[in-house]
Amino acid sequence: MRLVVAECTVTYEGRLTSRLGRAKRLLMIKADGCVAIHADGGAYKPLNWMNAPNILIEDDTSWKVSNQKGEVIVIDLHSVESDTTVDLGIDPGLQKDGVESHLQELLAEQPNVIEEGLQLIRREYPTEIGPVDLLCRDAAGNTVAVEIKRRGEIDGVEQLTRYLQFLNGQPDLAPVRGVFAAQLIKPQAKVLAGSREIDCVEVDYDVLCGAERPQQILF
Amino acid sequence: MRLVVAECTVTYEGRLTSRLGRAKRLLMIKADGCVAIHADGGAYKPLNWMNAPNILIEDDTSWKVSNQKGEVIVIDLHSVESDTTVDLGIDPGLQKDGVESHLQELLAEQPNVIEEGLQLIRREYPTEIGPVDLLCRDAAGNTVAVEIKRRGEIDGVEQLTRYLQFLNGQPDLAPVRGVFAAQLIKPQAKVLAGSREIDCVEVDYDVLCGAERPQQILF
DNA sequence: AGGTGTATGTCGCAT
DNA sequence: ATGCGACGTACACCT
Repeated sequence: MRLVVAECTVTYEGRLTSRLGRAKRLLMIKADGCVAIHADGGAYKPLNWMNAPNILIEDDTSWKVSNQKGEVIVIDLHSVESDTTVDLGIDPGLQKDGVESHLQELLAEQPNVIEEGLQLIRREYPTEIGPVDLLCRDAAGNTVAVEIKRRGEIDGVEQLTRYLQFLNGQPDLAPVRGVFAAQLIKPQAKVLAGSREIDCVEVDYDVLCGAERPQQILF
Repeated sequence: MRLVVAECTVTYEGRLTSRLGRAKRLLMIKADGCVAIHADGGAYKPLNWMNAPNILIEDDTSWKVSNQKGEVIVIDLHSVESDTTVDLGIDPGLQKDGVESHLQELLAEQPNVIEEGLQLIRREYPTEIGPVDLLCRDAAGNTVAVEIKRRGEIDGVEQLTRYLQFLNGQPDLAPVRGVFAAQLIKPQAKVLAGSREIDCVEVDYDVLCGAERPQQILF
C-alpha cells in the first residue's frame, strides 16, 4: 500500500462529473490498484476513488487513473508532503457472523421455529420477480411464503407482498399466505404487515444457533 | 489524520459480529473521530470501521472504539510499525454535477418525449407521501403521474404505485395512470409495472440533451 | 457479461 | 430521532 500526502486538485468524469479544489489530502493506492482520495472527515468514504481494475499513469505533476468503462480521475499534484509504501501482505480476511444468509440457513433447517408444523418446500424459490426466501407448507397443508430479514422494515413487507401477489397468481400454489421473519421488526413494519394479513415472527439469533439440533440437546 | 500501520486482530460487535485474524493493516483515524481498518485490497472499503461520533479508548496493547448505539470495535495491537499524524486542514469539499435532476428538468421541458401529446401540469407535484416527479395531462385529457429514475428498478415502480394510490384517492384528479420513465428499466421492474398497468418508457439521455430544442434543429 | 438482492450500506433532506 | 429516496452505491451470487 502506498500512502501519499499532497496538496492536490482532482477531477472525476464518469458516472457523474466532480471537482475537488486545491487542498492537502491523503492519496491511498492499494496493492490491487485501487485509488482513493481521503480528506480528514466524512466517515470512511473517500472523496473520490477508482476501483481496480484500472490504469494509473503518473507523471511529475499529475496522476491519471482510468478504467475500461471510460471513467477518469485526474489528480494534479501541487506539492507532495510524503510518499511512503508499506507491504501489508495478504489479509486473512473478514469472518462475518449474523448476516441474512446465515439466518436463512438456520430457519431453512428449523422452519418449525417460525411456526409450529411448518415444513420447507424450497429455499430461494425462484419467481419472475425474484427469489422467495422460504416457500413452506403449514400444518393445514397451505402454502406459506417466508421473507427473512435481519432487521424487519417496511421494504421487507413490500417485498413479501409482491411475492404473495405473484404466487397467488399461480393456480397450483394459491392460496399462499405470508410470514415476515426477522431478528427485530420495526413497529411500522408490523403495522403494515398486519394490515396485509402477514404474520410477523421475531427470531432470536443466538437461540437459533443454540437450537440448531434440538433433538440432540433434548436427549 | 492519524495513520498507524500495525499487526493486529480485530473484533466488531454491532449490527453483526465479525473477526479479523492477526495481520498487518492500516488503521486510519480521521479528525472527525472515525476509525477505519484497511487491508491492501478490497477496493476503498475498509475491513472494519466505526463512524463518528464514537469514543476511542486507547491503552498499551489495544484500542476500543464504541458508539452510543452499542457497537464496539476492539483492536488488539501486536506490534506497531509506524504511527504518524498529518494535519490536512478542512477540505473545500466535493462539487458534484448530477444527472438525475437534470433528467427531470429535460423531461419537464419535453413531456412529449415520454408520450405523444403529454403536457406538463406540474413538476415535483407535492403529495402527503412525497413529491410526484411530473404530473401531466395526456392527449385524451387524463391525468398522468410520471416517475423518473436514472435506472428503473422495482423500488421505483413501488414508489409510483404509492403515488397513484394516493392521487386516485383525490376526486379532482382521478383517474390517474402512471408512466415509469428511466434511462434503463430492468426486466423485473417492467414485469411489475406491466402487472399494475403502468407504462414504461426508456429515454436516451444524450438524445434528450440534443433534442432539447427540436424546433431549432428542424428548421 | 448481465441481472438481482444484500449491506455494519452511507448520505442527505424532510418531518 | 425517524422515514424516505438517491448513490459514481459496492458487493456477492446467479444465469
